[in-house]
Amino acid sequence: MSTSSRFAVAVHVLTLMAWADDEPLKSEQVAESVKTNPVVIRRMLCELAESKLVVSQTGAMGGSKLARQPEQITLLDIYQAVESRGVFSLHRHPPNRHCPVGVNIGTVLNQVLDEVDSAVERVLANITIKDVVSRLKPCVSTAVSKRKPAGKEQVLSVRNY
Amino acid sequence: MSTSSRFAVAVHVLTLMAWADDEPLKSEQVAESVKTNPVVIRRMLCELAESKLVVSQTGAMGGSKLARQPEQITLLDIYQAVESRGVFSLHRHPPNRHCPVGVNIGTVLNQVLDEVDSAVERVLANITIKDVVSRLKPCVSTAVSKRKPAGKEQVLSVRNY
DNA sequence: GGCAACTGTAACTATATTGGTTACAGACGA
DNA sequence: TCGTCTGTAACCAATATAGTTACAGTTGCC
Repeated sequence: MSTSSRFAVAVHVLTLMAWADDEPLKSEQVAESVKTNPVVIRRMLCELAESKLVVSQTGAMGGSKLARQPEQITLLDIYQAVESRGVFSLHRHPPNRHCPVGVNIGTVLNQVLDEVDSAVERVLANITIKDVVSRLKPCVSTAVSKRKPAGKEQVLSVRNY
Repeated sequence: MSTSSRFAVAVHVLTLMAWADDEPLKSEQVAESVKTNPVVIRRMLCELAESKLVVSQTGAMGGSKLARQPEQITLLDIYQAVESRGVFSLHRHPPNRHCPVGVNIGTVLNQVLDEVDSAVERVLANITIKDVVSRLKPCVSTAVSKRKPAGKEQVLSVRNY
């Protein structure tokens, strides 16, 4: 499964723009929230712009903002914009064609993986950026009290920080 | 999403064993079908054995076979045995805690990604190794006619070979 | 007992993908 | 025309998986 955080970052970026409410954000501002390099953000913004999810303006006073209303952008749109492959991959090299299992396991696996992809897409299609912003708001008011004491900033790769 | 073929290979391996019908397979035989190194297979077999999906026998005339009937092994069992993480990851480094979006986007994303994982698991839980073998059989009879002419063996990473 | 055929596992290398960084051309507002 | 942005190329670093060699330990068989 996923070894990349591209989807998570893309959702973060579009959520920021929805939060900013039509005011264009500079890649540097976004990078500051995501805590990464502005170029990483600009690369991603290019992909999102190709998929018509954001619009960018070059030059002084430029920046990027949503191309549509937050309720018209689903997580599926974002997923398709930044993740090129399905959730699982087949074998790196095709298996043995002279083995009855090897020669056709790919066909069967493709069917299965398509079912998986469809299930993922059905979930993502039902969540919009507006929903994400809505779910975010209740958290914000209690953010300070919930925040952990202090401690060094651990780098935890998977699913909890 | 997935950049690894571990799940695909694991399904392939267990399907071979179901096909072999309780006769222990040597790691070399399996490797020949998957077209990889026997050690890669043995490593995976250890993980599958830890999850009680296969049993292995050391020594001469040894090998591995299914620990249960093919209809009692689901693709979810396999997925959980060989893939340690969910289908998507969060940010590699936690976002900016001083940003109202950054501080809580992780919480919201975790909810979303849990929904995605559940959807994937529901699909995988409903497919057994026996199902895979069943789906494989109709292919095998027509395998020769379907096979592509000849051509060099391309290395195609994603979802079609 | 001793040999040959296996698995289990460590150690290392190769390869691929993603993320981070620097650099710079081009667009644009003031 | 100048300063501030985006777009993009080129490169390096970090990480994960796959592939390889090597070898200890187990087991069946003679």
